[in-house]
Amino acid sequence: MATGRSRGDTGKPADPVRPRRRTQAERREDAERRLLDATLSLVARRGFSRVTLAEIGEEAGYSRGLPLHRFGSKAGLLQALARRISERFVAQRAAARHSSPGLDAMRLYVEVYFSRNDKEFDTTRTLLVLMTEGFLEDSDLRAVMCDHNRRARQIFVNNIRHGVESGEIRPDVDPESTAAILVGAMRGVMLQWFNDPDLDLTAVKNRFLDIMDTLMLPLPAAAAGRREADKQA
Amino acid sequence: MATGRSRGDTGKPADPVRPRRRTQAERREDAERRLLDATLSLVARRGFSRVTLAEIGEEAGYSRGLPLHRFGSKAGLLQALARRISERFVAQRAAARHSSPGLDAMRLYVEVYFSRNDKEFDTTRTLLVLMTEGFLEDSDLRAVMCDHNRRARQIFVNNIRHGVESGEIRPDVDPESTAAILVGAMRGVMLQWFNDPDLDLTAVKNRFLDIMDTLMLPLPAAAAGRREADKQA
Amino acid sequence: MATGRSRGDTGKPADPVRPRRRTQAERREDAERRLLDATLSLVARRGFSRVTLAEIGEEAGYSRGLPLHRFGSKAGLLQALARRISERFVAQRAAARHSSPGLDAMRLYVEVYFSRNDKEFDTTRTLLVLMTEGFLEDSDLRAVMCDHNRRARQIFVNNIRHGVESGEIRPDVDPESTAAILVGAMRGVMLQWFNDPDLDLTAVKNRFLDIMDTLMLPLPAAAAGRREADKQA
Amino acid sequence: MATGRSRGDTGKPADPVRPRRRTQAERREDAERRLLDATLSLVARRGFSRVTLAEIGEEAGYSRGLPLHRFGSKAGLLQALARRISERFVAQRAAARHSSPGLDAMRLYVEVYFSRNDKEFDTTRTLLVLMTEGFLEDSDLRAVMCDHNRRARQIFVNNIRHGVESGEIRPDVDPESTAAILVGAMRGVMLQWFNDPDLDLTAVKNRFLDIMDTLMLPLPAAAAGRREADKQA
DNA sequence: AATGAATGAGACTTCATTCAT
DNA sequence: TATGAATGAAGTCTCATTCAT
Repeated sequence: MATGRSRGDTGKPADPVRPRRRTQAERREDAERRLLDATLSLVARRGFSRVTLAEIGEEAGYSRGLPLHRFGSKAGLLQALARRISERFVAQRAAARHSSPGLDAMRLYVEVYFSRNDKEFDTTRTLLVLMTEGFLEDSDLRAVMCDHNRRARQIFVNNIRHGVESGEIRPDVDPESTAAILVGAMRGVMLQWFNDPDLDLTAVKNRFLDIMDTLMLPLPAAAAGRREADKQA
Repeated sequence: MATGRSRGDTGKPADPVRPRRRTQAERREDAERRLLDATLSLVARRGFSRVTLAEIGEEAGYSRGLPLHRFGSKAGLLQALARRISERFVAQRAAARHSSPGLDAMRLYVEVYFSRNDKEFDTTRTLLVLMTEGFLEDSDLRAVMCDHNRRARQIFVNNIRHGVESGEIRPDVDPESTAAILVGAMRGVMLQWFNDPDLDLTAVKNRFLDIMDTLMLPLPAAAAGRREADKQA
Repeated sequence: MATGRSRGDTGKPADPVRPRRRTQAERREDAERRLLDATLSLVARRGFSRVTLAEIGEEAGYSRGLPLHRFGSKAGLLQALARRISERFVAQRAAARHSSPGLDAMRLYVEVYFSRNDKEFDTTRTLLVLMTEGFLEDSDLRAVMCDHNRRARQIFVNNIRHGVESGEIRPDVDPESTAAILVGAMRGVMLQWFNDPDLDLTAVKNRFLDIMDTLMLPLPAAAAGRREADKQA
Repeated sequence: MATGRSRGDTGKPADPVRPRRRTQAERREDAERRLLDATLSLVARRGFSRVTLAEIGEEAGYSRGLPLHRFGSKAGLLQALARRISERFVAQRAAARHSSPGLDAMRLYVEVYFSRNDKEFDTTRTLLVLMTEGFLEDSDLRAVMCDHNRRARQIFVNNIRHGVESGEIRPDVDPESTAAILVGAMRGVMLQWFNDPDLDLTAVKNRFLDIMDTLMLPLPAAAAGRREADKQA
């Protein structure tokens, strides 16, 4: 991307002090990013069908017509938004990779998930909107959402597998279905809380962490024996 | 609500021989019911904003104008739908009251929830649509959904309490937050499955039942002691 | 349609003097007719793509939205217009049936065609617009125009055949191709005149009538005799 | 317009060895020509209002913005197209001047007109589009079309006059009005055929040639005999 | 009560045009 | 010169809503 030098060759020396003029590509990316930010924020608050493209353009600081010009259609914009959220999710997970995998990583994930401030919940609100749109007839969002869900579950799957191997997690914990239930539970709790802020989210969070421990930590030998014995009876 | 008798009191004596003509009120209720059925079915498939009042009227076998005539506005229709679903839910729970309360009742509830056929999932799809609408700005659905959610959680709360009292369930299971998580998990799983039918719903159901047992069944004495001892350490 | 009597039964006696209220069907037809009249007039002056549905509605004395409500789409309106012109054409021909068939009927037809006043040329202008639209890619007008053209040619075909049978017209006049050329010539002349009102339309009309005679009237006896003799040879 | 030589005079000496670089002016003309070619082809298929400047640019192998940059406005492009067609028409007529004037020249003209292949009819299609646009309110095409029509008629006028003078054509054939009718007939036939390819164009062409003979060849009985005699020869 | 004709606000969308690179 | 980013006006179309029957 070192276009700076070749630009200098045009005979019109670039002013080294003032930031050089932005290229077309930069303008374009910039606009795209700001439009998607505006869309995320508006969709989180008002849903998809009640947001107009004109609003999005203005909220982003551009003209009323740009969102359409840029994304082709309202559906196209929605899909771009879905993809962006999913990609950002992946990037965040990659950045958080440093934490030790296993139960602790999941604890941290859940802790962070439920402890964001209201503004940060925008992504979750929007994801719920997108997923609800996704299962409707002829939605071109389904594929993107499907993919995103798999990635979200994969985090739990990987950590459970890792924990099982290290002996930190009981071997009878099925990674796939447990992941689906945990991911579902987090979202399902938010769906309730968004409708009813009186729900004690902190209590739920703590209980959620408890439950994960109860489900996954190995039972003391005696108890484990009892359980197996019970099943045989 | 045996209104049949009181209807006779209106002073318009019914002909005891010929089946008496249906009264206006009956026709009215009939129309209302069929309109709401049609709405449920259409909203489940297409979402709320993409369904038109005209379609609903026609799907119900009436004119294009009736839904509006009957419910005053599109929002009114939506709210009536939400209320109807919630009421039907209550009625179904009342009818299922005979089963023994406690863990078994919850097991049955979960079993039934995940084992419906595609047509019966329409209610769940619609509920997800309604709840997503519900948390949006200025939605007059929030109150109804809030109420419905409390009822749904109450089923688990009641059964957990009952089980704790009878000794069937461990006393350290907090009813409120556990209910929120279980209810949320059920819906969150469906939200994934509606977007991705490849998700193995049967496996998830079985794991869900397992998890409820693991969470709620009392630990053998020794193990319980260990746990308490751990906490004190 | 004798709804007058039953209407009287409602207890609200119909005023026998004032014209009774118009029925829904009447209102509908009325609106349709006035909308199509307005469309014809506007399309003749401004072409199809430069006319807006809003204008048409207002020109017809209705709301801006009615044309769409009534005809479904702009293309639908255009097609309805095409069909209406074609039907009116047929009706006019049926009404003119009384004139004696043969060369005279064609002379009259041409005479009338070129002698209308400016307002009456609206139909011709519009037909030229419709036919030009008709041959464009994916036009749903082609079928209607095709049909209309056949009907227009048929008038000449029928009259030529009749004249040939009665001996008024030379037998070597091929009805089909001659009709296509005459019909085409009339329109092609108008297309020039609409672009250039300096063209002497009266001179063209007279020459057109001359030409028809020259083409169709039997040759003087001597020549005719020779021609027949040649054929027999 | 042999500008090639004068180009060398601009003071920018062309390298005689390497093929000299194309000048700006050449590139400019080249672009203009290709843009007009693309416009002709697209307008013939889709009409004027349904073609976008962006499409034209891309069809011509340039950017979406060039047509506007080059022609200032869509109307400007359309007028340039009209003028180009008209000029090319004149050039073609000049090139065909060698044929003997009179009836034969007209026969050849008609023969060629109706015998082109589908691609070559693009010009006729476009001319019909342009003429229909031309007679609409405030069209700046009218003048160009008017001029073009006069040139087209002039071909027939000149040939008729020449034939009358040489005795080949009857002296009672009025050149102006006959030309208008013949030119109109050719186009009017095409307008039918474009809408209805089932029309037997070959039959029409032959009949058209017949008709020209019947209209123009001298009639006297002796002459009629001559005609037959000619055919036998 | 029920139908359906008519309205009109508002949305998406298209596209010529302007402007920056 | 040529490209393409951005604008904004204008149009079609949808649909809830009002109103007449």
